[in-house]
Amino acid sequence: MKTLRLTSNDRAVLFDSRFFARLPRATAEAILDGTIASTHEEHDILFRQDEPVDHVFFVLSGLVRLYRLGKDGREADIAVFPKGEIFGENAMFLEHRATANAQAAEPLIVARLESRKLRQLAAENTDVAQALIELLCHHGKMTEDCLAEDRLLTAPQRVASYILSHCPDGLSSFSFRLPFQKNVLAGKLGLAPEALSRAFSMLRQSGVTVKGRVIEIRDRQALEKF
Amino acid sequence: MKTLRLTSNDRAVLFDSRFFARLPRATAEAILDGTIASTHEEHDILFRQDEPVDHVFFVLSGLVRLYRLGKDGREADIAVFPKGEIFGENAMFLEHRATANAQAAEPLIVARLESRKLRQLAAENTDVAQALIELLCHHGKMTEDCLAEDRLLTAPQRVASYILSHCPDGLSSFSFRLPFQKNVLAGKLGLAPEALSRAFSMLRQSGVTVKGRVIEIRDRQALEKF
DNA sequence: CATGCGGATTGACCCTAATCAAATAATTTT
DNA sequence: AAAATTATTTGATTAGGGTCAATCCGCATG
Repeated sequence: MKTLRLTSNDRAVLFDSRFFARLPRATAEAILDGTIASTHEEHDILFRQDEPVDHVFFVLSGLVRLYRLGKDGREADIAVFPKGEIFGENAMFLEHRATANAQAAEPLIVARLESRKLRQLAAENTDVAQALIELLCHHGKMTEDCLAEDRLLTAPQRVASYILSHCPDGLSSFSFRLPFQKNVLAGKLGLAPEALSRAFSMLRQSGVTVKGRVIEIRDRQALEKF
Repeated sequence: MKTLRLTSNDRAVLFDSRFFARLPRATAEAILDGTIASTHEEHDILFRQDEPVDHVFFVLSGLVRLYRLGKDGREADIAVFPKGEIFGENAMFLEHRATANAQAAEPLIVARLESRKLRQLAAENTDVAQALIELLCHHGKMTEDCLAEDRLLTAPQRVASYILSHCPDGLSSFSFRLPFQKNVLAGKLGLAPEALSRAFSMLRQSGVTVKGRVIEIRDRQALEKF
């Protein structure tokens, strides 16, 4: 891990993000004051479950995987955060202890916001508090979605749902590139890689073609009723 | 459904709850101003997924089940709220749309806080915002726990974990009464009732005795390593 | 172009939990 | 207390995925 100063491009990315965009520029600046960035290799651990964390993280580039460990060492993914997303914010209000492990799923650069300062600002400034509230809501809903999908959908259905979530409304046929390795996608969907693979091949019969990272959909309808 | 005025006992319960306890009395009063209570029979629906909700709910007595519906009509429980807990708060920040269905799992009385007013108060008052933040964090962590357990633990392990969560530290043997029907517990743990039953009988060999709603543990150690 | 590596796929097998059906409790009603 | 419901348990069967092993593919490397 190397630490860096924020570049002006980094700042632009930050200010554009959902979290900062809603804040007055001065407030955003105040939060970022003292913030540094750090780079990590794939597989590096940013923090571990139950250990103290002193930052809230913003993904400047790369990908982070949040997961919990089972007694037997198995890993359960809680969430995956691409560029532009914030994570680790809940530790701020839980004695600064992480609720999960965070690992770079690709070469990674994150901005590290000082969590004590941010917490303090949230306690003084309703704009900041508001932004945090919406962030927490958003994350909460994501986990809820995840839990519901796990409990309601089979593997092919979860994959279909994931694909559809990338399909702009109205199009019946389109294609896109997976934003990360199938490996990671499998984890995010709560599947073993093999199961993801099989799910894809199951979906072939509904007009889904997979070539490397590129997914092509011929028939949206078919996918929806899967 | 009948609507009632809050009794003074209701107010006491409210003020004692985690959410209100941290607020200055005047602030709490302000939130409660205009709040009414409503009673519901078992199985009544309080609100449905994706429909508008204008309240945040506080359970005064009884039990609420939050769940999502699958396309096939199957239900996936997201959470269960006993007396003293708040739910429905995330809709406030998601266009006032519920993310799940809420159903009375027993005869129920809830206090209905006006969500627009509460949201407004949160926007003006950092104490209120703070209380909401902690509530959201807490709920977020619960769903996260749930997701992780689903993905990491087998049915008997989830049941063991549930039992242990009711066992005061240090005791090696104790007993308690399930706070709701096995039915509901099964849903909460993401299991079919049959699976819960089988899990219990599996745990018998680790010193767990089940008599009606009463669970007795003979050997905490054994449970922990299950 | 051959080589090697890691990710992805496929096959075989197994285990967990869902489902369906039936038998037993437990509760509530009468 | 008998009858009628409503929970819960148990048994049998099955579907869905996990795991392990082998193979394949894509891509970087020499």
